[in-house]
Amino acid sequence: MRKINTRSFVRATRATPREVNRQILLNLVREHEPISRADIARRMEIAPGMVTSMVFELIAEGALYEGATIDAPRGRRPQMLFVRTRGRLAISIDVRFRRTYVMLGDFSGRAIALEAFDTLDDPTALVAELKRRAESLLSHHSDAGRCEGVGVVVPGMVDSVTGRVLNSPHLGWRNVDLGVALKEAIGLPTYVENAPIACALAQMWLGKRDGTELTDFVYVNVSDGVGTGVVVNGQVLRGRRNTAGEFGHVPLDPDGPDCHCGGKGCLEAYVSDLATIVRYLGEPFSPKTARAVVQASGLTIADVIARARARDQRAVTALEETARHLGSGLAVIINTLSPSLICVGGEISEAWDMLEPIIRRTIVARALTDNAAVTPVIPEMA
Amino acid sequence: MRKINTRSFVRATRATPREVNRQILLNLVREHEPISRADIARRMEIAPGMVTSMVFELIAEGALYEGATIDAPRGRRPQMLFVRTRGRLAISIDVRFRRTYVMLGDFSGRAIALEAFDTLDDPTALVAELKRRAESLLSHHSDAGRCEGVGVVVPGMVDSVTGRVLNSPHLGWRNVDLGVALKEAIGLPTYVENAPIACALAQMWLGKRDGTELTDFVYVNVSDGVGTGVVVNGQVLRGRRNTAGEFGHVPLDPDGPDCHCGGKGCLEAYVSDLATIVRYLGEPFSPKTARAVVQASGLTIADVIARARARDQRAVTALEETARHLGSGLAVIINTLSPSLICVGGEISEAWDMLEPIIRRTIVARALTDNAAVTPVIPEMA
DNA sequence: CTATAATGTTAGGCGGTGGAACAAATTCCT
DNA sequence: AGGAATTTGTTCCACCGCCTAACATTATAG
Repeated sequence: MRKINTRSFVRATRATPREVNRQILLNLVREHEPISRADIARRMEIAPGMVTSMVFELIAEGALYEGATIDAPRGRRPQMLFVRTRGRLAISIDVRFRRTYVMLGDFSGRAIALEAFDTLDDPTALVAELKRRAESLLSHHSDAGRCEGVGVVVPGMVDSVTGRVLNSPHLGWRNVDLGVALKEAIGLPTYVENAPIACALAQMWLGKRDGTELTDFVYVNVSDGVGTGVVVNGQVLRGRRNTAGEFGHVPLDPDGPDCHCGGKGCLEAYVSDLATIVRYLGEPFSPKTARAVVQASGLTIADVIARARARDQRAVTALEETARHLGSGLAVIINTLSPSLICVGGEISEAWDMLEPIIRRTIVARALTDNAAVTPVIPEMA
Repeated sequence: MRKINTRSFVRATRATPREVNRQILLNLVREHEPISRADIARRMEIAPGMVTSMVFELIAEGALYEGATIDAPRGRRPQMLFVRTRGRLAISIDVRFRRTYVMLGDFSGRAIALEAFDTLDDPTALVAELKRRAESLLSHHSDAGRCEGVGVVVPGMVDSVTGRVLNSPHLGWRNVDLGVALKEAIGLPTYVENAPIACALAQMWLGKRDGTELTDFVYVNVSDGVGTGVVVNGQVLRGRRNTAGEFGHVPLDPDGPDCHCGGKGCLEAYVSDLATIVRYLGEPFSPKTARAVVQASGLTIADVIARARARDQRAVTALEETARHLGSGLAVIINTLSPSLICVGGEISEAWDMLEPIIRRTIVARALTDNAAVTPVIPEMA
């Protein structure tokens, strides 16, 4: 018996089966295109007549289109179906600490235009700039199709239903109604999402895998901080008030270095890019001084990786220590959530060949079961 | 757009709306009984005629029954509906480290008979004993109704789909097909579940709350070990190979005491009943000696609590330290999952009045946000 | 040129929702 | 006391979407 929230539920109407089956059909075409009507009928174990009628509707709505017929060993040649991606556009906005990226792309993910500018910390000014650039992009590429919506990714906690940015330490924002403001400015449906969660969703929807569905996994992003996006039972973990998934502040050592969050020895205080660079410089990590020290040195994490590849022993040691602590943090994730996959993103994944053996060794040492020990951990770039 | 697993999905047939609406109706009656047909129609925003036809079916199947009509300020008196619980029985089995409990109860949760015996470590012998006792219970109470199934709760990892106990360190079991064996022995549908997950499900279904649904929360059980049951988005977290939810082995201090799991400084090594008693005895905790030391002393956690209440300062200190570490562990759960509630069970919850202030202080110190700091933590007994 | 095999379409039965009319039971008002 | 009003619960039928089966279409094999 399935528990149903008796205060807010969706009643099944006589249109419900149609909606469900249309969703299944669309997902089938998306994953298996090109695919014929007969093949859809077989996979769905549904009568061919229903496929005809649903496909007719979906083509009329512009969701699907018919491609060429292909050769068959015998019988009538199947007419292949595709998800219509050309001529359907979306604007993607990635707000980061330093730079903001605006992309116009089509539904296949192909980029039509990409711009970047220095992030404006004032939300009103940022929205105005985004409005200007979005309208410019749309008018310059009006021949490429119709834009169906705007997606925004923000570092920090987000209520994706209302489009409100609840708290973003990197941007210095609290309770900013970014979604509403952008929707009014640009006049298109707008969706706001937390960056690591968006990365996790991208892995789930677009990640190429050998047939197995990804319903339980974690995306870990390592940059100035450590963010995580968690998917459980095929759904994103948001938690009470959209503050879930802060595995970056799992404590590894109560006597460890201070962390931004006020705690001590958090994962982030060991493995963030700032922490790694400061370690390379031979200085102790402190949340107050780290950014200034790094900026004074002019080094980036890419520089540290490059020096390690050039056999700079201090750089190698700094990265190895980062890998060891990252392994400890991932072991906590594995033992508590037992995901079927962990994906690590961020610039540090460029050095995966150096980090991976150490990460794996640490995980094996801390995993509770043999199965947990072999949990796949992959870099985003692979 | 909802992601659909294109390899295993459930197609909607023309009977699907009926099934969905019947489930909603049953849940409505369960939560709001006594309830009239007219009230159901209003809550579901459904035509009254459909309620009549669905209720007719459910009464014929024995799921609901009609009670008395009640007074109304005006108009025809409503006829109240109830979920039928009398005459529908279930056998509940709780396999614990020392003792196994067998209960015959009805669907309202009322116990009709309860037995207990020393747990038999050999699965075959245990199943034989359970078969004997189940048949005895059923023949002695055949007048109480028909038994519709058996539910078994086991400490350890369980595949609830196949009914297999994957790994139970307490019982020394690995890959025991308990569900199949019991189903064959007793001849009734049998369901096997991990103990903390079962406690979490019980809280979700039966917990009395002020109207708010509980869809994200964690149940933490403290006994000889520390087990957790996690509910996310209204669904149980099982993870890859049913090994999720091991928050008992979150590391609190890399230099802490050894733990059963091979790690160091795990939550369990600080706050399990064994750890608390050993601390009271003034000995260092070691997984190899703890059980022997505790058995030699003849003390239980209840004794330590009693002595603390009698102002035995060493007992008070031992419990306070347990509370401090438990708070650290709960803070990790709060920051990573941000549940709307944490429920703490086990004998230690008897001492909640002594533990709670310390647990809360620790959580407040470690919580990442103000909202996280006030996450409700309640004892199971309350 | 016919048999075979595969894809895709069309037609009609069937189950379930959705809406409205109606029956039943009780109180309020004149 | 009797009709109006109100509320509960039932019955009936149109409409929508599934499901089966027959059929049209298009290819290859012999």
